Amino acid sequence: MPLSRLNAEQRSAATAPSGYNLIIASAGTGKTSTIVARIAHLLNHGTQPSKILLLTFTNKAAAEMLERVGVFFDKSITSQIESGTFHAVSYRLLKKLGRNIVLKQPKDLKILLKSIHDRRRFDHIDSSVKAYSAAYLYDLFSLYQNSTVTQSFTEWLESNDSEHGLFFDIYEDIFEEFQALKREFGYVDFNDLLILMRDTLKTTDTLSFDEVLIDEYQDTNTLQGSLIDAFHSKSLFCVGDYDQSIYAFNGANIDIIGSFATRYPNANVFTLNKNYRSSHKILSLANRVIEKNPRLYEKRLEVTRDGTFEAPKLLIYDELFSQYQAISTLIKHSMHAPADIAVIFRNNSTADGIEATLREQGIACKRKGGISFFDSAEVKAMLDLVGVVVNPKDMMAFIHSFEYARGVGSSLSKELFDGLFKLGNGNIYQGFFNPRDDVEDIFKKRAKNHQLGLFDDIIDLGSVSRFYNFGFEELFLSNPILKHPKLTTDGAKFLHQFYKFMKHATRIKTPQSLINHVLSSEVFSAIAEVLAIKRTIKKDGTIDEKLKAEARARIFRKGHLLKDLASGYASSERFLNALTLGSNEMSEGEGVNLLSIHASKGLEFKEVYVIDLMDGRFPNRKLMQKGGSLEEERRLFYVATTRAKDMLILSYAKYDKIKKISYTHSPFLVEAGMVH
DNA sequence: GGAACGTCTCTTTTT
DNA sequence: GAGACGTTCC
Repeated sequence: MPLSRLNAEQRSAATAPSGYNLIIASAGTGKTSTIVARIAHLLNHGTQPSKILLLTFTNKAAAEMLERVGVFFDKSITSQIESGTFHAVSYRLLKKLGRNIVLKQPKDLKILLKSIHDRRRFDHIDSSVKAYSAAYLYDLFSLYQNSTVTQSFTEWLESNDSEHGLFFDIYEDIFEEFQALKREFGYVDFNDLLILMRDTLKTTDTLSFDEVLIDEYQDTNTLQGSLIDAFHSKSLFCVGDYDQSIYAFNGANIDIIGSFATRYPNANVFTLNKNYRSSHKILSLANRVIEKNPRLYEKRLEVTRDGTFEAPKLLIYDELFSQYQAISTLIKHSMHAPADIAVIFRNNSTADGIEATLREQGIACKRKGGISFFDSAEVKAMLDLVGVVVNPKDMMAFIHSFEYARGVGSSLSKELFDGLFKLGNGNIYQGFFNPRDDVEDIFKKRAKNHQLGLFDDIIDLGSVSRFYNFGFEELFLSNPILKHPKLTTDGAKFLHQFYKFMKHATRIKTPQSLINHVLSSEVFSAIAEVLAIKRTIKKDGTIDEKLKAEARARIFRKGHLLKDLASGYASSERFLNALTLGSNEMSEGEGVNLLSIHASKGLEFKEVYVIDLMDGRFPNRKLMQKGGSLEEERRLFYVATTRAKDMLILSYAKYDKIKKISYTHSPFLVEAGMVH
């Protein structure tokens, strides 16, 4: 049983009575083992597996924990445990309650917000500050949603940034329209998922858990905290370490862990002090730095590992790339297996440089969430085509698909969507195949409203006779959408291909056969053609047909890969949403791990390189001006260094020849005693 | 005049 | 690789 392997501290935490339990688990003190043992303890003492809820920071972490529980219990038991990220769990539970959800990536919703933002005018307001861009506003709103559950957006803005007071009415109006539009299209973003879950819990009592376990509790934000409370569980098992709280930018509130003992009645606080991960010298380096931060709970870390290990090293280089090259060479000659080695950095931009030099020297590496399979244009295009079928009012998926139509830009594709949307009473499929005939004003738009910065006008209709003699289907030719005056022949041809794709797609049940249908469709063939040309066109405009054919073949190969990935899913909707919830957790291939500090959370490696330790880049001074704190950056340094088990190598470069910037060492190196 | 399309700069961290 | 900006096209 997992309990027998625990030390006394861990065991008393894992066997704590039902109630509000907080476990302070410093880096490397075996918190995963403790959670695994806790679940085993609950199961042994009669808790129904379906009454256990395990919330983790990544779905992978949850899966690994359950796998470890699965060593001692049958899979039929562990599979009943509800587990995953806040978002994945919320999605699954909402689905169980019959909610229809179209989960969208923030990037997509930013574009949607931008289209609303673009129609607002700010220039009539006399202000010394410039209004926020749509993308920034989206992030700001997201931070607001994660940071408070009591204030309105304007109230929150007022307490954070009153300089923009003149724009608050417009911002508020933009989001009013944004939320209405999301409702109309059925879109839900990551935050909506949690808010929807929380509000649903208020009206239903069919979902209840005997114990909720929360990993990485220090990174819980106010919204997530309110969701935890909405479960009304009589027992909580929260595991975290305030020194590893690194998600303030996402509203993570260190007070949530700090005030645990006073917020919950009869709370118990356990502390795990024995470190099993790092060598003595690595640990004392990390501790020297983190001790500069205020202590929320007393901690006394004990080293348990015996043996002789190398002391942490600091390597200094003259130039950024010579640093990357030297580190790559060190890795090449390392005695450790590539999978046991990690290169960790503050900013993702570092990854490009180090990846290039590693490749140069023939060393395989993997990047979490990097430019992966799902980021490629062809995969996105396939998923967008699937998206329109799954949700025939998905404007974003429609617009993205039409990016590849010649003669159709962002504004025309939006108007085509609007037209079909109206013709089909809110359903593109109906708009294509069963359009209303009483619509005189399908292209008429919103009335003018200069007060809120809205401006729009009405356009005249074009003639359909433009499109005779192209072999279009009769029914298609009779569709009023072809009266759009801006529609060109190329545009109409693409629209026709899209129409034919849609015609046979809606009856297809499994995502696998739907992707098959995409691959054999004319639309996707046209999209693949555009992409293949774009990838093989030379500077003088000529195209090598052979190279183009190869590019096309690569695109379709990815299509078959996607088809295989979809095979495990019963519905296309679930497949799409699962990708949004967890696609960036899949990392391809084997090799040395390249990780941002945030992505390295919870992981450990024998040999760790923390690179680009220059003042300005780490701590990131730019961010600190925008509300980041030195304490948070210090916690990041602590997280990075405590990933190391046997070897820790720190490095920095004095000069960046591309950006022409000179650097000095990070102040954390001084605090660590590596620079005097 | 407006939209489509091409070129240039900048890049925090995540579900 | 995406967004801002400028150029070309209708």
